Amino acid sequence: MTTIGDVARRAGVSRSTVSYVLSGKRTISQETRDRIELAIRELGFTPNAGARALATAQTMVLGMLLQFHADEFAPAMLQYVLPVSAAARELGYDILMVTDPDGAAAIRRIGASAMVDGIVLLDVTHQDPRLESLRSVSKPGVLIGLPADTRDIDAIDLDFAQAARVLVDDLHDHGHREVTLISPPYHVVERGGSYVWRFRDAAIARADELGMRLHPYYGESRPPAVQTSVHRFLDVHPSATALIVHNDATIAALPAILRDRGLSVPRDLSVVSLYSRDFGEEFSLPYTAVESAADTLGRQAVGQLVRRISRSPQAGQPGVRLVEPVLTDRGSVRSLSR
Amino acid sequence: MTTIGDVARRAGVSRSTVSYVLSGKRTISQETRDRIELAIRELGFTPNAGARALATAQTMVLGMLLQFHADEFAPAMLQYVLPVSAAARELGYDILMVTDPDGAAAIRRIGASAMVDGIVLLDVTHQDPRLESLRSVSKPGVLIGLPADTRDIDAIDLDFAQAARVLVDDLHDHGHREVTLISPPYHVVERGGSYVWRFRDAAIARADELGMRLHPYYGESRPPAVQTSVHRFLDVHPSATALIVHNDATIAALPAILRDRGLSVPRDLSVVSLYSRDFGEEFSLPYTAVESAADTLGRQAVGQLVRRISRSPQAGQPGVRLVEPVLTDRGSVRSLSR
DNA sequence: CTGAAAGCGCTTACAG
DNA sequence: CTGAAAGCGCTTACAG
Repeated sequence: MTTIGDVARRAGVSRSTVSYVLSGKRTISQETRDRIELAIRELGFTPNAGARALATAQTMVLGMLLQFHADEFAPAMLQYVLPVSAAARELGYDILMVTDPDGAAAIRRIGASAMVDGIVLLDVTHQDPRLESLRSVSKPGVLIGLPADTRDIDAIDLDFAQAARVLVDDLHDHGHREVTLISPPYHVVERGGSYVWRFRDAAIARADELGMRLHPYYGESRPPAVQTSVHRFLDVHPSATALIVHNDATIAALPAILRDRGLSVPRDLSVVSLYSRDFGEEFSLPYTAVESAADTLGRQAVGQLVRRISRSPQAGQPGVRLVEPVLTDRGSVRSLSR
Repeated sequence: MTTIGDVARRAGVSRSTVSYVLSGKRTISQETRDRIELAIRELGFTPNAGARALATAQTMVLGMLLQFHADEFAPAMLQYVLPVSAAARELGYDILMVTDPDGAAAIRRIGASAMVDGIVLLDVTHQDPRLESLRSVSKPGVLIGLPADTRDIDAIDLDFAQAARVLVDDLHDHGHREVTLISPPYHVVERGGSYVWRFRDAAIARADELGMRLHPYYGESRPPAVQTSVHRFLDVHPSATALIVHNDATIAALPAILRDRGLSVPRDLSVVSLYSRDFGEEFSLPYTAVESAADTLGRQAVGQLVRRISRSPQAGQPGVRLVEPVLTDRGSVRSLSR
């Protein structure tokens, strides 16, 4: 392995001068700089990351904590991974990906051993045991998702309540007065996925305000239960004119289900949904939807974390940032004449 | 941050003694050990990973290089991520996840700066530009997937040719003499996904040996093209009695497609496939299949890499290991009386 | 504009 | 059974 000393010797300068050429923190004469840069190229020198980390107390690595829930539609998680990683690289950071079943212990481990400069927590739940761990370790962190206790931490998430209102309003504007809501499976609620009830409660409240009838259900996450459940919801409420689908497995299966029933959208049934843009493209979903942008959330989370790490004044006070939902109209809502 | 010096002072010993308690490389008197362990607990000491890496020239981190192909069914990639990460942790390693678009440059970066002890390459293509980069960097590597040039490197993959033979044989044994094969989309071939033609060529050759007619096609990866293509294949060969599906998007959509056509499996059509166990479970696929075990491949890859890193004699000569496919019979093949 | 030296927090031969 | 010291490869105040 070639070190900064090898480069210095070859260029006939001191190690510190080489270091300053690398960092640009000092003005170096053009001539000296040229010699050093040549030596670096000839020797193929790259600074040792561990040594640099030790000297600067900065690793330029971010920890990313994933949790895999067997019951979850797998791509959901993946949507954040790439944006987080890409955003980190653009800011000069690498990603240490941690999938330990015990996330709280993992945070202590990578935090206390100074393997990372900051930590991104994905898929945060209402009572997330990783939070206490994050607070105990003296490393900045950022959450994607909303826990119960957000004191003194940066968290970012889609505004699911607002998303629900946007969709209910859209249906109401088009004259719909009786609709069915399909939420994620109930066990997602049980393990603390707050986005489920944030969306659901807001939808119920808004429908109530507007004098609409709304039938709320928890859906399923796998075939064939997904199919069965949708058929049941449709059978039970033949007079509902629209479906609000907040359930990836359901919305992906919906085109086939409706075809089976001979239903055409929006002629026979209106459909609005909430899903991520990537997901909609993957399954070519033709529905009016609030699109959650995992890439926006991921990028913003990393941006905030890096500001926090560098103690940038732009980081502001730690707190929750809810991203405004955006409705994309794909014509899947029929205007009802009354 | 508390250091080994703090612990030493508190326990009234030298830093080296603390270090030896940590590593267990020296016999320490019970009494001294107790004092030190108490001090470690009281101070909440965890060794600084960077300092340790510098002193030992070992980071205990493995690089994992992912490539995201926009055209690929996303979960395919994810299946390896978790097993690789889990296997690494069991062996004491963390995972640096690298998703840079330019994988070759990323390998040079993390290799030359000694951020990792070894590198796992996922989704290796026939002419993978990352290979040269891996060879140039003096770090052990392991490939998941099979490139054209496998000199002096460890690679592991499913034996796709054998998988094809197993499936063709199974159909032949049941009396099938005319079958249709649906491979992944052609652009996967174009970007060097050798598993496509390893499976396809072997299927064609075996069918030929056995005197079967086999109609080979490249399928699609997204709806609605997936649906359209399958309908076409079925229309064109009404006398084919079985389908061999080597295409995730197709097999996931197949139950709905066959229902649309009023075809029942295996009464009207026999179906065999190749997919990963996870994938089959996710979509509750009811087909006889060769199951690729991403977790086995991932774990074996990491195991081999770590043996290579530690220069274990058990690592053997660098080379290719093909994992034997396993057929799981789910009764989707009809026995044809002749 | 440049260099010599201290220091980051560990590990491990060398001594006793 | 334990300690003092060198060394890993950087960065950066301190000097000139």
